[in-house]
Amino acid sequence: MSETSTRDRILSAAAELFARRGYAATSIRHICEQAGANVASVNYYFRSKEHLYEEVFRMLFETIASPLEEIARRRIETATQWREAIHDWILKVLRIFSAEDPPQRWAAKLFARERVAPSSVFPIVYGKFFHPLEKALEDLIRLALARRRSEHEVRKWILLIGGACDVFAYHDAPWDEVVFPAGVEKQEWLRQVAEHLTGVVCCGLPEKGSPLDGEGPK
Amino acid sequence: MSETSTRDRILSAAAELFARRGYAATSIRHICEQAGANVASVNYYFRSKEHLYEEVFRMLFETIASPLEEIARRRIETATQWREAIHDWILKVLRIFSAEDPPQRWAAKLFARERVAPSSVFPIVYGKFFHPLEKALEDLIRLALARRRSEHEVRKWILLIGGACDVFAYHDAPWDEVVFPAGVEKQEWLRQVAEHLTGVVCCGLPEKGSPLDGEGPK
DNA sequence: GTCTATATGCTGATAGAC
DNA sequence: GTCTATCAGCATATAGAC
Repeated sequence: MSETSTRDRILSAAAELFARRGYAATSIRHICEQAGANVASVNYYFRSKEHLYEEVFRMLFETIASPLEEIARRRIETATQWREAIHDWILKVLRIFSAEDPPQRWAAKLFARERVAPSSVFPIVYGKFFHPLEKALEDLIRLALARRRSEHEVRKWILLIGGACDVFAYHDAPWDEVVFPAGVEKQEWLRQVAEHLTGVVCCGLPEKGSPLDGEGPK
Repeated sequence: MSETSTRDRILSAAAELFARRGYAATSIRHICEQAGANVASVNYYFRSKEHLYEEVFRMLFETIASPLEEIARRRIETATQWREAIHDWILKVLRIFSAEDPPQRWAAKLFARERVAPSSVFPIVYGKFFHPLEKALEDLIRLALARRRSEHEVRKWILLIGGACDVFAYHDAPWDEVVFPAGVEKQEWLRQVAEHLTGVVCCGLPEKGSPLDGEGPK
């Protein structure tokens, strides 16, 4: 019935198991069992377990940062546009981190794993995912800071905003109660958190003397 | 020369290796080698690898939350006292997370690992460390919110403040550059970040109508 | 308490039949 | 491409000498 190739089924099973159990605790045998493939096929298609791991990351992180690209391309000339851009950045990142469906869910989980235990795939995670996200935020922050502010000021805001979003990458049970309170629908909660965080950031930004200062809509 | 017992040396070596490489990737043989003990001694003293893992957590997290207890006991009656308490909470948490010396460094790392891949020791990590920290922050937040605010408002502030601090738990290379900019001494940077975060929080808190409202020093 | 020797099982990887 | 059979190595854990 299924028309997916053996290679793709292995890739998919590996993504799930590496995400759920980690690299060391996941065996080739287990992956092949779940993929309905022979134990020898991993080495046939991917040469080794480590190469398979890298391929999983290449696949998952290839396009994951694309929702952020649109924000990075926007023309932002007023404080109102800036607020909207920051809000969108936050909400989109929250949605990536707390995705429930594969493959986004596996990507979020694997990102979290690489965050605490970086491995050979760090360059992929950083280059395809973390850096584009951070760069988009950095550009926004710079736009809202007074013209002669130091790089350190930029970084403080990145740590604040990025950090508050990062929490949602650790949303699996039994930590889920920390992140998602009972009695609120999940997407609605993400919207509320994004709105709250945006509001707090906009108490301090844009600053007086920033490129956006005094250019608000009349 | 060293007078430490075999048991303690195993515990210490295990803490380091579990923190650096994770549970699955760390072998009993490796632990014993580093501890200068016989391979059979782990099972003699701890019955199994998993029991050893639990003992490591019991040891490391027994007293780690104690710097926060003092804050939880303070009498806070003015907005100024509240600001100072929030600032202290943030700075103390930042220092725990970014500790360089063992055993705090191992505890921070193991906490981060349990955050993305919770295991049988979750109750220890949560009960001895995470919950006390969160409870102290929660009490502070509640003090600064208007009297009839919902639990959800409390949670949004916890996610914001706690999240921004969490980032510092992932400070190992190659992620260190994300967290610590070049050209600033580390402790000085932590102070700056704590000050910045406190300032941002105090734009919104304490709220009008909170228990602290209108009770500032004259 | 500390050691050696060993039991038992699983790991990643490969050779070679089909 | 897919399979079985098998390799060498390392894992946890234990039995029993000292």
